[in-house]
Amino acid sequence: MAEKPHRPTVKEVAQRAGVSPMTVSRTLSGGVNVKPDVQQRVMDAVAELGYHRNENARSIRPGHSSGLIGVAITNIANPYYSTFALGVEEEAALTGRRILLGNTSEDPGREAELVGDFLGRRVDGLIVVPASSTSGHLAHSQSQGVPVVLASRRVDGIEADSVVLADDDGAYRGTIALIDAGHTRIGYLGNTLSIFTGERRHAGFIRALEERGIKVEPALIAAGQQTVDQARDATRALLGMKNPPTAIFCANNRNAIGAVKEISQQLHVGIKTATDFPELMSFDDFELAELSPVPISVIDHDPRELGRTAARMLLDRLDGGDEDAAVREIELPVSLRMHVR
Amino acid sequence: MAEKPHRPTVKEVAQRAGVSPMTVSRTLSGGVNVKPDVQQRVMDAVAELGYHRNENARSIRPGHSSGLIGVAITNIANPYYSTFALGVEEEAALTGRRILLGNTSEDPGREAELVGDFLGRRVDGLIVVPASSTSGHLAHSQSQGVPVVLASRRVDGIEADSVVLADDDGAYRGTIALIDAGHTRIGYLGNTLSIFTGERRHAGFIRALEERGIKVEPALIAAGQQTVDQARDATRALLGMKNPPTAIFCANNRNAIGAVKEISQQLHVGIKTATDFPELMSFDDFELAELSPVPISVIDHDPRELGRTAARMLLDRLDGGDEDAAVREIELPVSLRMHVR
DNA sequence: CTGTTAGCGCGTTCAC
DNA sequence: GTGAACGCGCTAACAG
Repeated sequence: MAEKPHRPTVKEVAQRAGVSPMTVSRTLSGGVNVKPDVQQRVMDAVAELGYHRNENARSIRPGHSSGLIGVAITNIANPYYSTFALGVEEEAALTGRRILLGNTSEDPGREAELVGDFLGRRVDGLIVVPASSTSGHLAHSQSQGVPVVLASRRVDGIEADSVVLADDDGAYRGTIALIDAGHTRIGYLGNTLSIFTGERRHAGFIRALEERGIKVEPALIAAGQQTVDQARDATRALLGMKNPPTAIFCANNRNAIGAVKEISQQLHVGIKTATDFPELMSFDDFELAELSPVPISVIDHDPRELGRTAARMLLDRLDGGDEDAAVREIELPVSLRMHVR
Repeated sequence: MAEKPHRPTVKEVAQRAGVSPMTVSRTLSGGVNVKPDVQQRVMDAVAELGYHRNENARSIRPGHSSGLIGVAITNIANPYYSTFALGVEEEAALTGRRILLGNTSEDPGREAELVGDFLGRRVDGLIVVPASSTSGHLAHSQSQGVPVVLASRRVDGIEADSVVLADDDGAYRGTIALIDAGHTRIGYLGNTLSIFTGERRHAGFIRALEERGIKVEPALIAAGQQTVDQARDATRALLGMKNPPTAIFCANNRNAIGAVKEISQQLHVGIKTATDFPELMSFDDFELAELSPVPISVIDHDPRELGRTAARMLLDRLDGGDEDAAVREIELPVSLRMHVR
């Protein structure tokens, strides 16, 4: 039992084992050129003292890195991103690296702050779900040799590895499916077009309509909802139109859940039946989607895989040797699942 | 633009500003005893070079700490814990600290590994949702002066601050509510009793039954499901009994969601109607609970607040000065919400 | 096989 | 107001 709480150092271990600090260091790094019995004594001292090498001290030495990966996410509480984070963590752990997690709350200023802090902590690399359209802080990171991988969203003005979803393609196919099912008045719920995915999914949606000769009616388009409650409000507005849509395309899970909730609620208190409400298409699967009172289809994809891929891209650059390899831009496919049960 | 990517040091900034490293250091620490114009030159050099103080180097100096908090969670992908993590992150960020996040996957070995790694990185403190019943690694952390806060679950054999839910009380009240509603055959779905919350919620459930003189029927008790799929299987078994329960108490969101899914599915394919199925009581609220085909009540609580509280307890010990204060054990109240709509 | 020297980036201490 | 020296914990490089 340690008298006064404190973290032992190599010196103390060395003293206790009756050797020099160097021998301790060597033993801990595999034990080359250290006699077995000496190694044993060292290991005993390590165990008795509960010694852990000070990684911060190690990391300041030339050549050594911190083994830290900075991860900046817009909202960890969103199940989609928390699963993404899990994927990153798992993959990073495989190389013994740890993740430094920061929540940006979609705030570009906070993101820049976080990145600055991460750089100060000498992270090996950065994985960012960008909240901003500016990229100064990211380019800055790169200029110091700290690679950046963008996930889910890209940012203009920066050449960085990125892994995003097939937003346009998914939205297009989902919309076409609705049209093929006979819908011509299709509502749209999504987040603001200034966000990368918002813009792309909206584009895919529009492309499908135009390709099939369906006039785009601005009143049917609601873009800008970030939360479930905002999505409910927007849904209520759509449902309240004189000539409401017969289907609604939801560009993300927040908006789909808002739509499901609102429809469910109106169904509960009102006189209408389920068939009076629009059917739904959701970009993003979500738990209990199958409970929707109206038919719902999802454009599905795997956030964990997104995280794993982002981490692997970063690790490739760190460990793969080819740090100067060309920028890679990966687009993960999505799959359309009609009428989820 | 830096020629060869690299992280500038105080020396380079000093050289560029035409001063000594000390002056740079002083300027960055508030600028006492540095002439304003010199400070300006230093700040300019900092900006031009994109200099960030090396926190790892700073942290090895006596008196200084890493500003890192190690957070070990059993499953980040679980929305409950990811929201918890958000609470921790927010509170930590208020003191300029960052979180080092690790996923234990309910694996005690992994947890011990993570804690060891965190100690090596000289975290200021640890926030742990323990996966283990052993506590050697946690006691070890404390013995080195690194405080530990347990969240959601406690562990025997260790004196550490902890914040948990009123598991027993919540389960008791929820069960009483079911009994008051006329139920006498009440099923139980939960995770294994070897987990802290599993044990406590089960105890509250049993206590309510016994207090009301209802015989505990082992066949109605299913404890051990960790995933939604396992919960579905257990639900199916309960529903398939010759004399099935008229209500089911679900000890956590995974089990409640499994129950909802299974009932929903059977309702969809079968000939029975909703009233043929048991009503539900869920310890944990969850998104879209109100879509349950059978009446559902929830024992609600706030994971974000749990995270905030855990972080505050830790920060109090770190910054509050009273590091030797008595151990605090907080139990957060839960609220019963009947028939969620 | 083992120990000594030196230095990573930074900031306290002490001179000037 | 400013700078030089020293040492934090650790480990390559160089003795021995």
